[in-house]
Amino acid sequence: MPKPEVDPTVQLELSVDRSSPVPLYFQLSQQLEAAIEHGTLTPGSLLGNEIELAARLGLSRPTVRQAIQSLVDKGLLVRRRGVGTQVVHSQVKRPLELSSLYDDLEAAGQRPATKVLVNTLVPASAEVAAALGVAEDSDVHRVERLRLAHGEPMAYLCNYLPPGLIDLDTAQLETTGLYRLMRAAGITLHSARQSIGARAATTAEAERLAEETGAPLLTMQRVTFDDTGRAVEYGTHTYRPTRYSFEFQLLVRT
Amino acid sequence: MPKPEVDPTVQLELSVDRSSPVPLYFQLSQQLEAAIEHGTLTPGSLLGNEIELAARLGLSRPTVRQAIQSLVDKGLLVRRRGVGTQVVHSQVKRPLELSSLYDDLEAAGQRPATKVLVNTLVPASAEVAAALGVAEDSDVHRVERLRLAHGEPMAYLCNYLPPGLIDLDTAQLETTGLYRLMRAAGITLHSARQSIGARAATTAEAERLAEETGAPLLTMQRVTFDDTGRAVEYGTHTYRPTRYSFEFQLLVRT
DNA sequence: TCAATCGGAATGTCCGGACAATCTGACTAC
DNA sequence: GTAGTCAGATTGTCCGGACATTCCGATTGA
Repeated sequence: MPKPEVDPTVQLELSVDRSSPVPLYFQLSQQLEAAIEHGTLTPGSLLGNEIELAARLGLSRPTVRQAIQSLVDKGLLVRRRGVGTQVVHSQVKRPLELSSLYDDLEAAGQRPATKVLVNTLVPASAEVAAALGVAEDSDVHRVERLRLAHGEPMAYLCNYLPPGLIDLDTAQLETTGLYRLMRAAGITLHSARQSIGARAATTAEAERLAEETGAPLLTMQRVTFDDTGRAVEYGTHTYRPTRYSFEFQLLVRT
Repeated sequence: MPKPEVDPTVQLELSVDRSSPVPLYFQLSQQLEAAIEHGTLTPGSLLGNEIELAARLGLSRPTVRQAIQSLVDKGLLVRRRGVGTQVVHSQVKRPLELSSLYDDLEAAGQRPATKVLVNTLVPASAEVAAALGVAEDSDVHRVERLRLAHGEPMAYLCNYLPPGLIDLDTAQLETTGLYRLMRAAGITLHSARQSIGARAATTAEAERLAEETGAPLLTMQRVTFDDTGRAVEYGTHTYRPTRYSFEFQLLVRT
């Protein structure tokens, strides 16, 4: 009779470099993540107990635990008391992050193109002022862009940024995404408040996206904050739903 | 001349109960979270250094750090080396969680109602079988519901569940949400893969939601997994975009 | 044969300490 | 007056250990 399916404990070759400035727990978690991604650690397989793993690597248990915990937080591992730590069964991709449309498209091999329609300073409307936390009628950047994939319009992006944060160069905006520019300017993105909805296209909207008036559009509004809690960007986007939808993985907060 | 704004270090009354079975770090993090929610800890205020906080509470520094870290993970606090830990400036609500439409509506005071249209066993289509990881044509639960708020239809929900997991009682489905039933049945929800889009309503869809044919609809598809990685639910939902939109807060993963 | 009990194994919590990295502000030198 | 330097403060990383809690399987008893 065949033995019942038992998730095997996997022996990996792991190693850490103590002379590296990269934290030890981070080195370990990256190697484990790579092994999961690569398939060396198969879903359901046990990781082996923490104490022995620590001894094998010459690390302390807290350090090993910190590495494992970071992967648990990402949803790649599950720990169970008395049982052990195992790789999650399901096809977990990535938890939802603050994604950039440009990067998403590029990763999907869609070769995105951007057409900057407007790049100017305007007085903040009440709505924009409230979102960015600046005074009404004070100057803010306004950027309107059309994002295309395979030459077809895909999304219309209208963004507002507080002044003084970043130098918005039209040429740069056409070759990369806004988030990448902000990160390059030393802004640490931290969180965002989003709202996703749908509505019928107005005539102006339809024209921009090569749709018909009244066609359904996917809409997204977002305020992005940096690590000090300042609002650094407010955007109103409309997407062609036949060309784009939001896909992401959620984790239950525990 | 007025003094420049300086974020004050706040002195809170904190205490822990060592006889409680609740972990010490959790007691502390809950008190801190409550203080933030309540406004005692104002945005931008410093928390005071960890060492002194630990001494004041009679705890060790790792325990205090664990409490603070859990709030950092939730996006409520920000730590900066050499500076300290401070409350995030922005109006952080809650990071996106695996939300239940029913609970969301109830929390918003909308008094949701549910009408169960279908509650039966059907053979799994290829699409459903793939999503749930079961054999094609094997039996799965199919539940169709209409969710109303203030007597108006708001969303049409079609869900599939693998058999044997839960007893689906129509009366219970009309008085509470599916997720709450699953949790009550001992299922630990862990993660979900979602896709949000939009499309024009077909005649049948329009009729169900009291809209016109061709009206824009917001759509959501979701596969939910429990903590072992099993798929426990697959759903296809359509929402009236004039009545509902998805709102959530994202954190950048670091 | 089946159910209750026990013990091993693994993670969960907590401690106290040590040193490194980084930021801020004050001091010093030009 | 301005720029560079230094010291203090604070979090980041890491160690080694201790005991509690929970799960699962094996032994024991009916």
